[in-house]
Amino acid sequence: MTLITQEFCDRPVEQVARALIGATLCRRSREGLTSGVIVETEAYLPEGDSAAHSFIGPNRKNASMFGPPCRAYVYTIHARQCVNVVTEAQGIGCAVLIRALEPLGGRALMEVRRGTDVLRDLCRGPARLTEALGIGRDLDGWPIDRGTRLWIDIPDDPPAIDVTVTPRIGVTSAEEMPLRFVVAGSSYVSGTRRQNTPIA
DNA sequence: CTACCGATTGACT
DNA sequence: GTCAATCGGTAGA
Repeated sequence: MTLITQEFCDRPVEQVARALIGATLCRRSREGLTSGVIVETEAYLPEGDSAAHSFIGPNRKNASMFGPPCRAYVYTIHARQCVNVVTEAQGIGCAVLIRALEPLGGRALMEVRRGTDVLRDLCRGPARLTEALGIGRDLDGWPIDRGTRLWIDIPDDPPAIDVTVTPRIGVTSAEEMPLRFVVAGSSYVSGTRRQNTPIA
């Protein structure tokens, strides 16, 4: 495993979203180390994507989306947190939303944070995984290529993974573009059977 | 200051 | 499958 790099993130956002499948998201806090394998992502485009938080232009909330690539963009929704990886060059304004993990390390701590011992429910959903890993707004803008607090490891020899591409979940304000990437058949991804079926 | 709403979740039929 | 709770951020008066 090798730390993610700025070069990795400074590519078209759909490409990065696909490439992040199979990578490991890691979080070290005072309470301990927690981690999981990324099994579901969504791309939010820089232009013409009315569902992207960057669509209305830079403001205080989405500022890190317009910052350098390879940093975290953490936002609040429905009193919960979601985490993204900022992609492409600084000033562009696009990111990859991490939507689900297969739990890896620190399972006991994740169970306490989530209030359940059901493995499948620990990290299945964008706000669930941030709760399980203890990711808050304090990590908004954090560089994820340094291996401290919050980072991503990329496998050196990525195994071939069968990835299904579908429309994004919960997006109402944009066309249903195929921008969601899930590990085919994984039980750790969010969404219904139908939502995880490739578009015909 | 109040009003509104969402890249969601969990409880329920 | 349906539906409402949730609350911080933002817009507007």
